[in-house]
Amino acid sequence: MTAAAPQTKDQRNRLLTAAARCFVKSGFRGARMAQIAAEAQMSTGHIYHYFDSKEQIIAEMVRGHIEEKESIFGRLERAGDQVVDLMVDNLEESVDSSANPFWSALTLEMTAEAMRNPKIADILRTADAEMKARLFTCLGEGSDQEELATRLEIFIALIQGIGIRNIINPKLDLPAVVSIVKEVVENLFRRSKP
Amino acid sequence: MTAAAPQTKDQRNRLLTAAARCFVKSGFRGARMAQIAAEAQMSTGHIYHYFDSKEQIIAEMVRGHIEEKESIFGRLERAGDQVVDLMVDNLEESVDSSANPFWSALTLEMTAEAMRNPKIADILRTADAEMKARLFTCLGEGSDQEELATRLEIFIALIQGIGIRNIINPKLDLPAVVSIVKEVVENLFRRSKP
Amino acid sequence: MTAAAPQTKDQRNRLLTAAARCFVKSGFRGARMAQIAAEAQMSTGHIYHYFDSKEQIIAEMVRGHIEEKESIFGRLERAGDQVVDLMVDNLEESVDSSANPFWSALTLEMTAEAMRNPKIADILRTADAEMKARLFTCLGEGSDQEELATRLEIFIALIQGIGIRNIINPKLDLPAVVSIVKEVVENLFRRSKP
Amino acid sequence: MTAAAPQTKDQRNRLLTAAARCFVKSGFRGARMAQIAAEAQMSTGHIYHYFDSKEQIIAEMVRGHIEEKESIFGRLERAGDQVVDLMVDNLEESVDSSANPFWSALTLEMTAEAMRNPKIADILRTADAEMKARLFTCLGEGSDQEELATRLEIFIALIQGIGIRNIINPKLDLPAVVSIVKEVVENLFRRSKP
DNA sequence: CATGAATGAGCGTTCATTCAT
DNA sequence: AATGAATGAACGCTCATTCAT
Repeated sequence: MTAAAPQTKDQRNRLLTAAARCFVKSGFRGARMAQIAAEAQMSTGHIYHYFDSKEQIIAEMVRGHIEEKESIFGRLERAGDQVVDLMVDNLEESVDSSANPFWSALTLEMTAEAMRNPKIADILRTADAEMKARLFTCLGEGSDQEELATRLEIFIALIQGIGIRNIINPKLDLPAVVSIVKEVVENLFRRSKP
Repeated sequence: MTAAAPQTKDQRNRLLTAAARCFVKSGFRGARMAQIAAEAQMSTGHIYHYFDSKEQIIAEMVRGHIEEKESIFGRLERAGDQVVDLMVDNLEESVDSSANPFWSALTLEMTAEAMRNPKIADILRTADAEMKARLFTCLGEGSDQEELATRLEIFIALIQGIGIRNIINPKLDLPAVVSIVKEVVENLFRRSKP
Repeated sequence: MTAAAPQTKDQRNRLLTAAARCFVKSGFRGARMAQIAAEAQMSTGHIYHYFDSKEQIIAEMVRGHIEEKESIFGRLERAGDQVVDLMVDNLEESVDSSANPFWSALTLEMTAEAMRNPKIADILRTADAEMKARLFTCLGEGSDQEELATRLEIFIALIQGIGIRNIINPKLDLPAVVSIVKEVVENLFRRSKP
Repeated sequence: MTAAAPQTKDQRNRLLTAAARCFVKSGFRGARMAQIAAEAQMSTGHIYHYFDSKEQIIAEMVRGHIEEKESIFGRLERAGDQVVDLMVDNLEESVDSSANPFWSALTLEMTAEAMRNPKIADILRTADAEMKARLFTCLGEGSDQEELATRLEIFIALIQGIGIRNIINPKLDLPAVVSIVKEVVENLFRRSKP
């Protein structure tokens, strides 16, 4: 029985993955349910056994997407006072991931959707607030948390901004970008070392 | 006479402004012609006396939007060897403008649309390439233009990224952001001073 | 004053001629008021000083068109007992005129419109009945008017049918057609001559 | 099983039949998709599961209509040297069919549409050329094919012309027409009998 | 008399969603 | 669980008609 009937969770994930591909190709509004169904090799109507509406698919996909990002913050959380080193060491990966058209397109869609869809805005903001709260608990006593928060915002802005630049200018020389960004990050966070 | 017959150009601008408001509210795809017409206090059909299609409105609005940005690059162009000073001095204005939800939302829409609409992508990329070409002609002899280009990309990425962050986290402390970004920009461009 | 202000009748005729050209190009339904106005070198709105509606233009154009045809019947009427000779002699002209794409197209439009627009059907049928009535008063006493009517119907059907054939097969060899049609007409009407 | 799932082909035919009725009532341009849908007892949107566009419906209906006509030519083709006899024998049927307001209206619409829609013109002309080509291969050795072609054109023109006359003058006495047309056809084709 | 900007109902078409099977 | 035929509201766009000038 377990083998015969596909697991609800598997099907949902298959759908979510298919939807992400369609959203990148056509945007949240532009992606058609039929297109998502075809991508997931499923009939259109059957989607509604797993999701109530297109909006729910969007919401869950957004949630899933930021959970992945959360894992990056999780690693930072566990790095203790070597947070900065970890950030610098991971920069290549961070920039590459952010510049991956797939992820940057999704981030773009999500943010744009958040501007007009309060549900999506909530998901994004809640996740964002939680991530920062967690960083605050583990980050340096003795340092100005307000300022640290701002510096982190700038760091995130930079990484996401590079993803967007890469869409407009796909010739962007990523390795060159990474080496300069390392410099920036050092200057951003490594202020008080003797 | 001037009051009697509405000028074609005025009407087009009225429409473009109304469209921009609707695009920010609902996105390029989500904004309805009827909504734009209502916002411009005009009948739906009458829009088509001024524009051939919704797509043309989007394209012209995008063009107009980047022309405004071009003026910033124009100022840098005219700054001669004080480019960096000008950039730092203007940072407050740049960040505020980029963080204005209206403009950052439009930038977001434009970039997202460029991902799926080759016409919009063309407009964006052509303008982008031209702006950078102009900077290259006026910027530092004796400096590595390739690296300068990369540093500029990072600068633009940062400014745009802050705009996006401001959407997700509207509580962003912009003055604090500006003071730290000034530091980053100094470090990005003021390398060779003795 | 008479010279300064264009005569209403002239304007109407200009409009009617322009409309006919548009109707041939695009059909009654397909022709746009703006197209007719442009063809008549007049503003769209000004049409409504001369005609109440598009339908009225169609109706008057149909009326004018069949009045021209009526003149052919008029000539037959005046031909006395040489009707058949006149018909045969005029065949070349009749066929050429009927095969003129301009006129055959208009006839087509008119008949098609008559199928769904009772007003047009009335105009067509009234004119038709009148023409036949006039022929009856001048045509052969001593001949079976019922049968003559049928033969005339067949004659008209043939001439109009050739016009339509010429649309579908524009390579139609009209001179060859004329010579055979002469034969047919002789056989249709010249039965009882000794 | 057969009753449960409606066959695509059945639905298409249902739609085509409904469309034909609407086209006769309102013309190709005048018929509304909603009207066709109602006539086929189907929702508007569902039409688009079977046809890509209104134009495709028109094209397929035209094709189907001339295929039926082709069958008449097929019978003539198989009649060998008794073509003329068959034509005369079938005249009653031919005239009745041509005078059927439904078919003559469709023919009218088709021809009118061919004047402005190249696709429809192509369908009509291709079918026409093919039918004549087939007749040429089976018709009289020893006869002048050029002239025969012209006589056939005249025959077709006459039959179609009668259909149109019947629209303008529905009181047409068809039996009387048939008997005279028989005479015409005999004279048209039965020239060389000893 | 003349203009053309302005209107808005209505068109062909699309697509998220439902439901009989 | 799974299908895909079916729905119908809503979209972008058109165009006959009106009206201020």
